[in-house]
Amino acid sequence: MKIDPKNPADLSAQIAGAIRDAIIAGTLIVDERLPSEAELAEQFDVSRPTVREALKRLAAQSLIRTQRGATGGAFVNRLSFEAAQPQQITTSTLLLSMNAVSFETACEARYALERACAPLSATRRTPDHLATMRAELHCQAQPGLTDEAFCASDVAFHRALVDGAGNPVLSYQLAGAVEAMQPLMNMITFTARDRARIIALHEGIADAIEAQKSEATAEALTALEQETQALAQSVFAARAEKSGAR
Amino acid sequence: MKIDPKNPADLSAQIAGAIRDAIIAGTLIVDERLPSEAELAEQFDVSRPTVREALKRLAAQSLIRTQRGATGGAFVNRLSFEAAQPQQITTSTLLLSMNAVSFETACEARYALERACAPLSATRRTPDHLATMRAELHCQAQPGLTDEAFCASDVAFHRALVDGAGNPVLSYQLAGAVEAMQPLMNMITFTARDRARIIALHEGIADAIEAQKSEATAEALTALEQETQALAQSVFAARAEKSGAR
DNA sequence: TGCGATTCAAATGCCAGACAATTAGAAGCC
DNA sequence: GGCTTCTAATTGTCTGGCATTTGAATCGCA
Repeated sequence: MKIDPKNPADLSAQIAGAIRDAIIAGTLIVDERLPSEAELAEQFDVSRPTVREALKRLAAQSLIRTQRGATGGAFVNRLSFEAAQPQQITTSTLLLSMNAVSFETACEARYALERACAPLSATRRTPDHLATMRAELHCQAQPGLTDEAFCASDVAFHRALVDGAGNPVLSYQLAGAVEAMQPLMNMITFTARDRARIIALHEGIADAIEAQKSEATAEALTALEQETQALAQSVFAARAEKSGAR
Repeated sequence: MKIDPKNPADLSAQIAGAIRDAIIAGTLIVDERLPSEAELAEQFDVSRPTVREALKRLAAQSLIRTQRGATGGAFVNRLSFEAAQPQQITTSTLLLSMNAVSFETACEARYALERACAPLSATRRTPDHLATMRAELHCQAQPGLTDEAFCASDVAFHRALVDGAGNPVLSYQLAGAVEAMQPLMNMITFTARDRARIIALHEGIADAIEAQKSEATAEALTALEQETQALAQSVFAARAEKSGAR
C-alpha cells in the first residue's frame, strides 16, 4: 500500500486510492486508526495538505471519519446501510436527472425491482410495516394535499413495502430506485380522479400484503405500474401538444 | 448557496455540501464551470486549501472534474452510469463485508433482483448478450480454472443476463448486488461436481433466455439460487464442524 | 493516599504565501 | 497565412505556522 509511483498526476487521488484498496482488501480493519497526517505525509513523501486532500476524498465516501484532539486521527469507518443510503439516493437521483432517462425506463426498473420484493414482503412483513402503509394511504387521501406531498407519501408507502422484505440489502438497493423516481413523479400533476385510482391500487397492494398473498401483491404492483405509465404518457402527450400549438 | 454559517465544524464539508446542493437543485448545470479556487475562497471567506478540500470531496463522488491550465477549473460532471457503477460496486462490497451480512441474505437479495430482470432480458436480449453468456459458459467449463476465475466468470455471466434487459437503471442497480457477492462466493471451494451442476443450471438459464421464455428463466434462476444456497450451507457447515473439532 | 485542577502534548482544522506545471490564447515573426 | 513564442490564468503542491480540541500526565492540596 505504501507504493506510489512517480506519476505526476493527482497525488491525492493516488493516495486515496491506495488507502481505499487497503480498506477493501482488509489490510485496514474497521475502527483501526490510520497514521497521523504528518506520518502519512512522510510515508508517501508528500506534504500534509496533499495527505489531507486524500483523506477528505475518503471521508466524502464515508470510508473514514476523523477525530480531533490528543487521541484523534483518522479511523476506518464501519460503512452502515443507514449511512450509505443517502449517498445511494443522491447518486441515483443525479443519474436520472443528468442522463435523460425516460420516465418509462425508470418506472419499469422501479416496478421490476419492487415486484422482486413482493413475495418476501408478503411473507415477512411485520405489523409495523403494514401500519406504515395504512398510515400513508390515509395521508394520500387527504383532500388538500399538494402533488409533492402526495408523491412523498407514495415513496414512503413503497419503501415500507420494500422494508417489509426484511432484507437490508434489498432495502438499500431499492432505496435508490424508489426515491430517485420522486423528482420525475413530481413533474406530473395528479387530478383528484388520478389520485383516487392510485389510492385504490395502493389499497389493493396493502390488502395483498396483509393477506400474505405473494402473487396478488405482484399483480397489484403490475396494475399500478400500468396505471402510472398510462398517466405519465397522457400527461406528457398533453404537454407536448400544448407546446406544439404554442 | 453562498451562505455559510459560523458553524465551527468542518468548513470544507459545509462548502462541499453547499455546492452539491446547488448541483442537485440544478442551479449548477452540467459542464458549467465553477468559480476558480481563489474566487471560491473569497466568496466563502476561507482559504484556498479549505476550498480545495471541499472540491476534492466532490471529485471523490464524481460530481465535478478539474482541468489545469488557462481555461481550466472545476466543472460540473455529467454523472454517467459507467462512472457510477464502480463506486456502487465498492460501496456494496464494503457494506457486505463490514456488516456481517449472511451469505443467505445477500444471496436472496441478488436472486430476487435478478429474477426481476429475467422477463425483460428474455424479451429484449440481443445476440451479443447471448454470445457473452455462452462464452462465459465455455470459460466455466475449462478444467484448470481457479475458484476465483470461476466466480469471476459467474459474475460476468449474470451481468450479461442483467444487461440483456436493456435498462441502464437496472444494470446500474444490479451491478452492486451481483459484484458484491463475489468475495462471498470466493469463500466457497467448488468441487468438479459442484461446478458441473452450476454450469448445467447456467445452461438452462441461457437456453431459456435464448428461447425468450420469461417464466422458464425465472424458474431456472430459482433453481440456481437453491443450488447455491445448499452448496454454501454445506460448505459452511463442514467448516464449522472442522473448527469445532479442532 | 486520594482527588480535583492545571498543564502539556498530540493531533486535526485552518490559513498565508509561494513556486511549479500546464494550458489556451495573444502577440509577434517570417 | 502559418508558425513560434510569450503571457496570463489556473490548478497542483510545498513550507511554515497558528488555532482548537482533547485526552492524559502532573501537580497541589487536603
